Amino acid sequence: MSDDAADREPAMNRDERDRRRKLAEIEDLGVPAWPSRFAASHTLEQAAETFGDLDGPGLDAIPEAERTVRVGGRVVAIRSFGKAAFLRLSEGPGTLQAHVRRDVLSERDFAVSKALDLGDWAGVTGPIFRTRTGELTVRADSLSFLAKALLPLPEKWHGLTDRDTRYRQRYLDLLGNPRTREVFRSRAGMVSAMRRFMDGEGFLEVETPMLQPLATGAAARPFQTRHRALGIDLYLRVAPELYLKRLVVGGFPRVYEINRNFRNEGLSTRHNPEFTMLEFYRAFSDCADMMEITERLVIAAARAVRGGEPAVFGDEEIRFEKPFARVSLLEVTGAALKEHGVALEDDDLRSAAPLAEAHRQLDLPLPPDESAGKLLLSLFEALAERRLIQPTFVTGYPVEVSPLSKASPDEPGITERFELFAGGLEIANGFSELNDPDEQAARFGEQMAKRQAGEEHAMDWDYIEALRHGLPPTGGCGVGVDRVAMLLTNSPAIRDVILFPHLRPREGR
RNA sequence: GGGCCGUUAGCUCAGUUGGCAGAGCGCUCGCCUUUUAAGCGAGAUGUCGCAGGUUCGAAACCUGCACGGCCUACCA
Repeated sequence: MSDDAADREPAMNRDERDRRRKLAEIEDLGVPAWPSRFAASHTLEQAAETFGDLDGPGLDAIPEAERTVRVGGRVVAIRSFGKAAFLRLSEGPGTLQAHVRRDVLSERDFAVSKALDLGDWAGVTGPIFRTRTGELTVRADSLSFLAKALLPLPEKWHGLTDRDTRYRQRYLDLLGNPRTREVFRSRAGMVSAMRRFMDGEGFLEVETPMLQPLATGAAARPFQTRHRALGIDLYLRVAPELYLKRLVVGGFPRVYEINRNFRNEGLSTRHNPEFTMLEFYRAFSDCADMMEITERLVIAAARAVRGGEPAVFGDEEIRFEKPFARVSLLEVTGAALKEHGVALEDDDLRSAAPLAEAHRQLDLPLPPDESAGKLLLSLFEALAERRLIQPTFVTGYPVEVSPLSKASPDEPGITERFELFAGGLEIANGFSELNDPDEQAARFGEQMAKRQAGEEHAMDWDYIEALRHGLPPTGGCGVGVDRVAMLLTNSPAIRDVILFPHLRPREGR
């Protein structure tokens, strides 16, 4: 892509020329084309609420001065009768109709109304009344031009359907599709409910570095950048985990962070390179405590969006109700294997050779690291994960796939860790935090020894030093906020719950 | 990476057997002072994704490419 192509202004089409001509008409009338402010008395929603209970005679009985409003919005429909017109104004969740009349408006204001295009911003002042058909309407005694839309709105019946445009020009999607607005209002309500929940549980909201000298806390490929003044490479964080636990060492026993993580990996319906994670840590807690609080958190989030109703997700109905199902990785994977005609005893599910053989039988690619734990997890992800529709805690994760989790005192090779699934999506991951600095250093060492090309694993000595100062018994959990939002808004793709998802850059623009 | 589908007016989309490039919305002009996808009349839409090829003739058929979508694969 050349700079020329990137910098070139898009060619002006006929629509824009027409609209610029009407803008000039408005300026010729002496009306400011781009005024700074508009002192509205009500939002459109407030105006509709305030007067919505009154019928026509009821409104007429009120003196005009007491039902006069000053409201602004985007003009989304114009029905003109020559010497009068109806303008539908839209702003945020509100919408209201205005009636402009030649015998009511000043000559100049009426001329401005004739020069309006769909998409322009305008304000009107006048009394509220009901039309013959009963619609709540403002009689425009004066009209204020607020801003010009030089480009047309998307088509009004079908709305904007092209996926690419919906993601790249999200404002058009929001403008034309009420459903899109609803998804993002729901998401905001959900995040807000999550914060209220954490605050109510006595957690302190904190912010930890996005730019980290080592990309720690998860085994994902990081984005790399450069700090010029310090002369060092930095990574966008793949997880906040190790910083949050440093805060527990520092005497904040309950901390949480809702923020972005960045992973330099493929895009899919379930993956965006930057995604939002809620992570929380609580001292004197273990894996079981984390399952209990995660369950309540997710139910609170679901209630905020769905009320008491089950979440509809594709063909499924997901019930976020206590108690969530609990299964072990071993049993759920074993059962899934059996259904695929591969019967393995529990001992086989703990041994690399039979698990690798199962991959061959089912024609599944082997993971690069062929430890028993990794192979078991690979089978789980291939066969079992997608079938976990109702909220289900999976427990019993092997040590070799859980480098930050405390090992179980009872079951050798198993950690005190869970993942929560719903709608076939992984939505949370929590565990008893490994707080023995020597064991943590040993685990990091094993990870480094097994790292694959392109992966970044490094010994975080600074974190080990923090552990050496004493991390109390602590439970932690990370919740995939985007994925929970997908489930609660019936969105099949993560792009549908991220306002500006990452896409391949458009050529020649 | 693989498979399938798509790309035609600003938007949403038709386009039959290869024979003048179409509809609705939006736009322009005219009429219309209570409409609700307002209505009536008239009008203009365009690099049919790009490049080749076949053909008297290609939006359509063939080849290649680009871009996008879905599925799949990869991915803690």
